[in-house]
Amino acid sequence: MSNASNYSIGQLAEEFEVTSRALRLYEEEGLLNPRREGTRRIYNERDRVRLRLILRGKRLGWSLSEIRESFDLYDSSHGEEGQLEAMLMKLAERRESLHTQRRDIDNAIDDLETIAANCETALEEIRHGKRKAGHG
Amino acid sequence: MSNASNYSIGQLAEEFEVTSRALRLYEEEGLLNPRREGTRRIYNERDRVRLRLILRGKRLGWSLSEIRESFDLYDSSHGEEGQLEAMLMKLAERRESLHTQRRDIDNAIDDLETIAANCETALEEIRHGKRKAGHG
DNA sequence: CCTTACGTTTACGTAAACGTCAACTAGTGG
DNA sequence: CCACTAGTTGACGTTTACGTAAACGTAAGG
Repeated sequence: MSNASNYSIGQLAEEFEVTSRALRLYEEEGLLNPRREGTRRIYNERDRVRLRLILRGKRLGWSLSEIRESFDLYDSSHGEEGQLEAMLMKLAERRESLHTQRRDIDNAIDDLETIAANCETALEEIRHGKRKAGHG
Repeated sequence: MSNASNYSIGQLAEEFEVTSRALRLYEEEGLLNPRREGTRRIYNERDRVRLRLILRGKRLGWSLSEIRESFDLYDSSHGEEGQLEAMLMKLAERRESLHTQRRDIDNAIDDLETIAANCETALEEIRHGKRKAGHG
């Protein structure tokens, strides 16, 4: 009787192409918190969203504890003054590193495209030109 | 007598804020190839460029072997037809994943900024407004 | 009742990317 | 000659993020 927004560990694992082992680990690490029905884990929409965020974090090279930190940031955006200020600092750090990463990516893409261009030129020469740029 | 473009392992390590252990590891993994003077490693400009690329790769979450693969792509951009075609495939894959990563980053930045905005609104209320949104 | 499928916890294994000695070498200054 | 500094090669330790196997529970179907 899988309600529209209820998922077993197996279903969720299949949908996101991860193993159930991974889902249990994420739970141990405090990244997921499915409710239980007896002993079984039941995931809902909120858990799915979180999982999506976890996987995005992983694609960005974050560690599980960094991902948890980002959740903490999100969850506790209503603290007291001191905490809010500390949070703004952390948010700024993250933003900086994300922007660095973005520059890195743009550069990497540029590099790749340069290589690809060379590559295609070489192919053209082989296929059509058929003459070498020889070594002389 | 450190020529302008000659660096000891210690110098390079300090400049890039990595340990010499890391540099030796990168060498073992085929990512760096400093020449030797006796038993000592001497790094030149090319090695520096490579190191820069290695660190960029790391910031993007690549493994050392993925980084090496990317070097291989760069180095062998003048092969024969079959190889060139295979290379173009790999390049396309990388590009795809880089673009995915870029979308992820943009989304993450958006999320962060939303949180930061909430955070600042909350701070405003605490500092100026000074009235609670109470519970009831 | 037996099997099958899916789930649970516990615990050990593993690959990657270094950290951290230990023991040794080689050049340099006093 | 001695001490110091910087480098070298092992080799074992550590953390992270799971993989994998064992032993067991439970609901469904034949």
